[in-house]
Amino acid sequence: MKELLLQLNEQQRAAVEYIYGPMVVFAGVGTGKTRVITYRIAYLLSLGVDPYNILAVTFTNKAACEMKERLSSLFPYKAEKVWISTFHSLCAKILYTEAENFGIKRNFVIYDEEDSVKLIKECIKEMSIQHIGLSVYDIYDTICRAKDNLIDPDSYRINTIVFQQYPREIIAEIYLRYQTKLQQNNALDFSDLIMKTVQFLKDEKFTEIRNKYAERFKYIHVDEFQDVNHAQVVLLKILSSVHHNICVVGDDDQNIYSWRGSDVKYLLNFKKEFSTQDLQVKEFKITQNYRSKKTILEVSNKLISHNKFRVKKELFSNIEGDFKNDIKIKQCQNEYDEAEFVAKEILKLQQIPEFKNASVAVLYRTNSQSRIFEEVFSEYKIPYKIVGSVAFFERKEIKDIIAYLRVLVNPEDSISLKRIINTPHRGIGETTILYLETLAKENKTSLWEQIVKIDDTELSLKVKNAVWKFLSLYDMLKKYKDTMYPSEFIKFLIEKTKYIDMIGDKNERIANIEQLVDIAKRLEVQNNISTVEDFLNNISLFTLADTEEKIEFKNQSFNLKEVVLMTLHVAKGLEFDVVFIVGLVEGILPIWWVKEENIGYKSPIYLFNKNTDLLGIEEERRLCYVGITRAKKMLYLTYYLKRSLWAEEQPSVPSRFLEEILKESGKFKFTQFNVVPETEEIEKVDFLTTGEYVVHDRFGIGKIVDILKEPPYDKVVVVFQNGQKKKLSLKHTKLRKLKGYNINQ
DNA sequence: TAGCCCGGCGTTTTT
DNA sequence: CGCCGGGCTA
Repeated sequence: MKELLLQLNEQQRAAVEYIYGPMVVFAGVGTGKTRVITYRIAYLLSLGVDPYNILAVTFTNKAACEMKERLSSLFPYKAEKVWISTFHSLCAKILYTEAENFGIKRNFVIYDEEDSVKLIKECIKEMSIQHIGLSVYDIYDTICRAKDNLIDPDSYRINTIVFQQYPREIIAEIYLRYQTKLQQNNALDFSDLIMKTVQFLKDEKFTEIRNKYAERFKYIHVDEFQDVNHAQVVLLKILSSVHHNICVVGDDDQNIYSWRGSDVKYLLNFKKEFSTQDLQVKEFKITQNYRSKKTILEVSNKLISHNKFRVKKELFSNIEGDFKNDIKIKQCQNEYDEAEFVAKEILKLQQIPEFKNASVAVLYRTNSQSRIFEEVFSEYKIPYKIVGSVAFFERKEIKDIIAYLRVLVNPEDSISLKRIINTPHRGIGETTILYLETLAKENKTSLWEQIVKIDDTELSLKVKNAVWKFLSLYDMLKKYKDTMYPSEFIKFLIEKTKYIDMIGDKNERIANIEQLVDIAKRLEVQNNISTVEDFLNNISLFTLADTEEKIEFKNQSFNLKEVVLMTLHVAKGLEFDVVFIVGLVEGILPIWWVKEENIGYKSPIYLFNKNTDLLGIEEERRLCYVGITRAKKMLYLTYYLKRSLWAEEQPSVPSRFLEEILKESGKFKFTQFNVVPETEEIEKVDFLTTGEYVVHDRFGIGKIVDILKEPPYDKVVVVFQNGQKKKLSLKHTKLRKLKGYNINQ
């Protein structure tokens, strides 16, 4: 065990050896946060602590898997018995285990965003609301945020913190109906997993169950604590209520999930919140960065120092570097040009001995940016791997098959039922479903119940026939469901439902289904999954970051490891020798809707509109910071002067973050995009054509994409440099026509 | 019932 | 551009 501790520096060791009472480790970027947790667990095991009593919680499955692996290498046998999981799977597991005690059905399904949004749409339809001014997704987010803050529909209705311009009453009503519907469908959404678990464990009726878990978890660990939300904090308080032995690790500069309800205040106030009368929270700090060269760390420090709401740190690195070689900034003409530059640089890199086996990543703000890199990398025969991208489990054919499985397990799941009842076509159309739903409502039963009792309805014989056929198919599938492994059953199912015939020869979709079968097989072997129920439970919390799409090229003399493409969010927690951060332009990073004045955290937000509230420039800056600090040896920052948006091309300006990094440094010549302001007044829209440029006092240069002659005022639709699209009337807005624009070096 | 066409609209990040 | 929903027709 001595050896284990010798692998740590003094600051890390101090944290690892402190094993009694609540503690918080403020660990800057690259200082070995996860290392502290894994070594602490290993240390505990070496002291003879029963792995059964240890819990470690992370945010992503990826992080959980990595921790398991690292721990296994330190402590091969006992490590597997340590409970390491994400918040969501921890709660799902508790809910499955205690379902009977809690009085919920054990076969509940977990709805993802798409399912949930469908249910919300149903609620809105029922209420026959005309216009709320919020999209269904905004409403979904609002409800999720409420749940993250443990606010139920009633509390929501009466809370007064909500901004008055929003229809609070209406949202409360939607929320209430949505919860009822979830229950009728025997479903929980993501936020429910945490909220319900907390509600049950808090309930006086379940004191015994609460104590069972609180007694069990003698040592609790939480990674990336800056990303926790209120509900998660309450959960942790419950779980640590007996032993008060909780160790959390975090970095306020890396909080990039405030839009998901997380709040850095829980990290900063941890001492106050988790100290007890007898036990004061012990605070630790780790400041030595082992990951990046000095030069790269310096750049990241410069950037993050522009944030006002942060705890000042003194991070340092002992890895020598050379500014000119380590950090490169490149101006490109457009996105294609940028991707080509990245490709060429990667090919150059592998000629350099130092980078022969280097790991390389391309990081971007939005998933849609990956496409051009895929194209260009294929052209240049550069093998790559996309982490995340279009989520595998959100693809149509995958969701269809999962929906079949769900309905077989839980026929009350009407969202899944409606998804598959006429896929492929069986002659059970919309009107039939609508009719049956009305009946279900009248008789206070489920849609499924009405389908089973189809004989009692007044539907045409043709329709009844179609439904009978569907029911006999269902019975047959149900009969075979438990006779084979999930992977076999999926193959059986797509045959018998004629789903495979519907797909025909669309290779991509067939490949996807094959991949699903592979995943099932893998789970059967690795996780001992043998039933459809277990399979569903396992995959319902699989998400973006867990899916990887590998593209390889044969006959290649490519030395580097495959290049990794992913979003900045997914990149958190990872490191690479060489990092490209691309698309560093205003409107992308920072993304267009953040406002200068929104700098801090507004929380709890009980109702928000993504376009106007909550998100601020500081979180975008942190995101950029996370990206930069992934780099160990070399960092590329690229931007372009023009970008295409839908079919349009529009001018772009370099991100302010570039300027912040480079200002004062004098080490780079920074190019700016300037206007030669030769403008003229515009009297009428008639003098304008689409494609022309205009100047606005506040928004800057924009391109006219449309001219609308609609009473009472004519309007022009303008896309501005920061990406914002505005509909403006000349009556109210001062616009000047731009005679030409130039790019000044 | 199902498929087609048209118009409007949205650009995020993840469990 | 690409995806939705609505409306229309076979």
